[in-house]
Amino acid sequence: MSKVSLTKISEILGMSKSTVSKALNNYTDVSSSTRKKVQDLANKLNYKPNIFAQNLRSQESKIIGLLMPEIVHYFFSTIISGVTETAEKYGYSVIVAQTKDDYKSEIKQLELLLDKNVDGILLSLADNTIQFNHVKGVINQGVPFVLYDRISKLIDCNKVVIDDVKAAEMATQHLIDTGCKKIAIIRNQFKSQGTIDRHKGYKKALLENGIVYDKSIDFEGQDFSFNAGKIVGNKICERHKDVDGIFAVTDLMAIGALEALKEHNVAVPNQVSVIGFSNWFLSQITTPHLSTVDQPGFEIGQTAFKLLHQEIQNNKNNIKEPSKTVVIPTTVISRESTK
Amino acid sequence: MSKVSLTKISEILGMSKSTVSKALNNYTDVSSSTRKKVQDLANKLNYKPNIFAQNLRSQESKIIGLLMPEIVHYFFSTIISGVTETAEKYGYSVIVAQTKDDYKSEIKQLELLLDKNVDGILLSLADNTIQFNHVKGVINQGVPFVLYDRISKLIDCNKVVIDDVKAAEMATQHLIDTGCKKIAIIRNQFKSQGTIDRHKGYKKALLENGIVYDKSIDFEGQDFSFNAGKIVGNKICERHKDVDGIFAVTDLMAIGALEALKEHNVAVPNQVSVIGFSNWFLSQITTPHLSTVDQPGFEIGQTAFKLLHQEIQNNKNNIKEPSKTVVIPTTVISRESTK
DNA sequence: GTGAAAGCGCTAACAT
DNA sequence: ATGTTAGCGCTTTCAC
Repeated sequence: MSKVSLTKISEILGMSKSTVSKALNNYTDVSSSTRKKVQDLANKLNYKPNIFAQNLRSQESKIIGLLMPEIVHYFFSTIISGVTETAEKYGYSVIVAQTKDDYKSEIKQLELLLDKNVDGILLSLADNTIQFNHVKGVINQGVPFVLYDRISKLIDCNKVVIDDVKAAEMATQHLIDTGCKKIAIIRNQFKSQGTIDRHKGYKKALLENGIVYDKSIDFEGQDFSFNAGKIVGNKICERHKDVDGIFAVTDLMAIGALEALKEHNVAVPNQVSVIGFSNWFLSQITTPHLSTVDQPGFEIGQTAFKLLHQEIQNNKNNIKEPSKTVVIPTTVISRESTK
Repeated sequence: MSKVSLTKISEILGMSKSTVSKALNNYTDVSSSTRKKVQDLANKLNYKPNIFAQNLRSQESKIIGLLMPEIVHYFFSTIISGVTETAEKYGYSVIVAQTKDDYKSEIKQLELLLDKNVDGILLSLADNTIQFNHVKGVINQGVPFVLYDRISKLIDCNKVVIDDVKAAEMATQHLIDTGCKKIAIIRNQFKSQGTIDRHKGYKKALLENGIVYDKSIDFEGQDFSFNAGKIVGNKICERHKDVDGIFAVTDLMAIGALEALKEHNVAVPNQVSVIGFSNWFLSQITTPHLSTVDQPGFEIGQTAFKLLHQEIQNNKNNIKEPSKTVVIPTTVISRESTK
């Protein structure tokens, strides 16, 4: 790799390592002539400081760890993009790893990141993580740590989230505003906080508009999938012809429902309006284009990194700030599947 | 972070650092009693070796760099997944970065990775990279380096690719096998090797089946997008009613075409068959489900890492092997958009 | 079987 | 303005 060391340059120039180091790092106490000599030679020899030595000295790597349930996922890949782009601006690189939504793997991946001495960690919790000692352990070690998207109230640290209740409320309100009277919800089981909150927002919007919540059109799918949405869509077409609006807690389920409606020749949005959640890429290319709630992954990633960076700085300066939770605003994107 | 150092343990135990180090690293020349004493204490104090010191000593980071045109992209996120999962098995972590398909950015990102002293680099070239001194520079420095997917013949290094010609040929052949006689191609401009090769494969299949290549149904879109596909789809519906098969060089274009056909009430696959390329997630959820060519990102990532790892090992042992190119096989996935 | 010492390459406190 | 020195924490050769 980089064969030219500080020592080598100092030997060639017949000065001490420290002078060379200072010249290179723009210290004020070197004469401009020596500085020039050093820098010229360094350029000529294509000198690159050995980062391993720098790391050892400074005890920091300028690398952070980004851990997520699933890399191959539109939302999370957007997070990666937001984090890496922002990190770069601050001079940091990003190690990416996934937990595959598994608690055991989450523990292991966290351990691996610590082993690399990353300067901080960004985590979105695995689905089946219900115990948090592994996370608390990391935090207690003093490692800068931020939770994003899939968080837990039981962990005291900085967090970045969206307001799922409000976002779902706005989505439902959009349905109501565009004339829907009988609005079904498609969701999965009440396991994740996201689902719970989106359900809450749905009910809240109904309540505020004087629409009675009807348990018979509150549909629970097996999972978040296209198929789960389609199955529910079929049910609605067959047994709930009075439904004129559908709020699905994920785009994928919404698109599944769309498919079922299509197969039953139900016109969207004229007979039934559909709104999804997340604004995945694919929601732009369905027929009709899906109205949805934008869940801004890039911005979440960006903010998460900034919070982490702040924490890293505070750590260095021995400042202890109370944890905060940043809520990234969401917006309803009205496309063709709603009026 | 980890406050317990080797020195500390050695002091507590009243032995030398070297003995402690040897005990911890299972050297044969320490008595089993000391080894036990050391390891017990290390466990108790939760000793973690300082990786910065280890890196400095070994001059390796056990981190590789993964550079790609675009992170938010189904295919490339699959690559990330394949690389990180495989790297983990070999004890490596992965720094991920994107070039945004820009040559200048590619140079910069490469530079940043080198600055981090990664043990090796995986790169998929930016679209507008037509000059390769930056890449050659990296290779000449002796940094283990593998190109994947978007490669160039002008660079001498290990590579992982798919056979675009053959894959496109198979896709076209699938159309022919299922009864299509008049097959259009939708592609973008001849800029990337991928497009050029897929076009070649298309023509090859026609030739082999005695079908005359018809320039008037060889459509060039502005880009790879849904819209480009849709525009061409419209043209086909309006001016080329004899077309009964469409091969699009990306799924997105194929889906755009599908949309156009739908709007013109053309039955798929009964009147016109459509096949895409890449097997993106979304191809499973279009109506009808899109037939396509599977481009196995996970496996490409996996293989790319393995090649890189081999190169890293060879480097350590001063072995010089000639460059090789691994071709990952593709398969046609027949779904509903073809007969 | 154990320990002393050197060194990886850098930075910074402290002379001069 | 420049140099001396120590030290970050680890591994490894070499001596005992």
